[in-house]
Amino acid sequence: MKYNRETGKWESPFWHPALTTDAVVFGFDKDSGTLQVLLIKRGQAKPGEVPAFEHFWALPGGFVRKDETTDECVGRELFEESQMKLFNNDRGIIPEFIEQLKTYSARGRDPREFVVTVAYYALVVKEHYTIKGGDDAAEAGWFTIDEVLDLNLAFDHEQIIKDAIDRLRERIHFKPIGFNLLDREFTMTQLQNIYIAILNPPATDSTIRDRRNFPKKMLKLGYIKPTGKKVTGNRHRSAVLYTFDEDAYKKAKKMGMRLEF
Amino acid sequence: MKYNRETGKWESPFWHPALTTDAVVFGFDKDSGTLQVLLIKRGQAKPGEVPAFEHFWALPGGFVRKDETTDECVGRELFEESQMKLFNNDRGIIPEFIEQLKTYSARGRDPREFVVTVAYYALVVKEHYTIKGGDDAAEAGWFTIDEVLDLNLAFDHEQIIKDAIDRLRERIHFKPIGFNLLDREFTMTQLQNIYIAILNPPATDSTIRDRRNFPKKMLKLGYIKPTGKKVTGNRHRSAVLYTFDEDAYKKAKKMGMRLEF
DNA sequence: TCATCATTGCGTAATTTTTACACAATAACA
DNA sequence: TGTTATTGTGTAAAAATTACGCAATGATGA
Repeated sequence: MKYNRETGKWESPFWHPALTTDAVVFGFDKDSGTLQVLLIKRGQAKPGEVPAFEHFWALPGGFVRKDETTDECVGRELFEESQMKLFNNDRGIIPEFIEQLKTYSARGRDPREFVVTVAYYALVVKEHYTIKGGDDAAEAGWFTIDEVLDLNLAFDHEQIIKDAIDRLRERIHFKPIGFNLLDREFTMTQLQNIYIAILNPPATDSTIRDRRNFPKKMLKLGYIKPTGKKVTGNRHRSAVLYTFDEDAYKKAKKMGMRLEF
Repeated sequence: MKYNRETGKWESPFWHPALTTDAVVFGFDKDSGTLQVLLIKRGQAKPGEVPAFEHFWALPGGFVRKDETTDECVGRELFEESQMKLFNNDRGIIPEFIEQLKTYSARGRDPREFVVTVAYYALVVKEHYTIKGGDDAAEAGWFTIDEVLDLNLAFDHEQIIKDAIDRLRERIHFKPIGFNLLDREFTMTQLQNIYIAILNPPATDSTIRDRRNFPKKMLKLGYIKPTGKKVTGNRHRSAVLYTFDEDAYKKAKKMGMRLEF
């Protein structure tokens, strides 16, 4: 596309679609043991703009800039949007893990014009961020999967979130991504709750749901190590803290070991 | 974007990227037991066009038309391109299975301008198509994975193919897609060779590589059934023909059964 | 006609993994 | 010092995987 200084518009002999990125940011709530998604409340259309899903909850995202890759775009949007509007931290969201999910291009998914969006899914340590309670009331929030389904989201964002959960479920079998939802040091119970929340195994499953079997399966993989430390302050026996040993993981992977959970 | 009848160009106040789709079409060669990819030889740039990878081998694909979804685009490109130029059939390629892979947007991936491509991967029954030996010499061809790596493909198509193989490897654990590379009726050995070609298990693995163990694992899943027919004409014992029972698969899936291979 | 060849079908013992359990050990608190 | 809530560990039974061997078949050609 070329910029026409006279008209102030971009021109092309061919039709090009508009391109955006959106991110499904997952966090994990230790207390309730639930997987949560970060949503942002859409603002009001400015004068002259066509309104679209005003005040609806939506995934964080935005338009791809000139010559910007989608990876850069989604990173920038998460950082800027969260830094400016949502969190008290000195920095925006920088996910521990982010990966492309799928590209959505159904006609009518944006009522304003034909917009293609490249969706990502990301995992963050929720505790690292605190949502701002600023003047605009709640502009952002964490919602459990169940809550999201009742919320009537903007665009096709509900479908995107469903797809992201499906992908997460498949991915966790091959890549140890669960750790990205926890602090560097974590207890076995926390890790187990993440696997339960993501995989949602039947109540009868006892390798994942049984507290006595889960650690065996987990430790056998060989890349999570006890730190020697313990959690203190609870009114019961202290849990051992573990950590994800990236080197051990890479080595095991290189050796062609079975790392499927 | 709006069309300007005076200039004959499309205009927009914002920059929009060009969008294409590309497809990694996998076929399976029964004789050699290898997974193959369909490639198309790029033509010469027309006068006035900027040349890009002329006469290089590339994935089939092309530009997304106005208001066309990427799913529609990739289907159209496969159908048109193969129907018009490549195959002797009365129809173009209509894959038994096609799914979105990933979207690529690295700067410089297309030397002409900034082009984002949505890549798909597809599985077809190779025997259903015969490549035309027309006047333009070989315009299309099937290449094994090893051959592809020596070929120096156009754009980032080599990376796309590598990613497609990785995805295939993960996907086959959760969805019985291997059948889409074979005729409706197939022998256990053919199916086994597909699993070997896709998963490439270590030589020591004996559940997948051993002819005596593989059928047990396969049949236990419950959705492949013997047809009662046999292959004839070979100079050895006839193999039983099996078929994929879609109903049984759906039922098993609905019941929440473990269908992971 | 019958041995040959190349492959297929099937069976089973040994080994490993998963499953389904129970009970003792802690840490804070009253 | 007992109570409470949770964590750490062990182990038999059941199930699945692994590692094999051998007989059956179907065309071929001596």
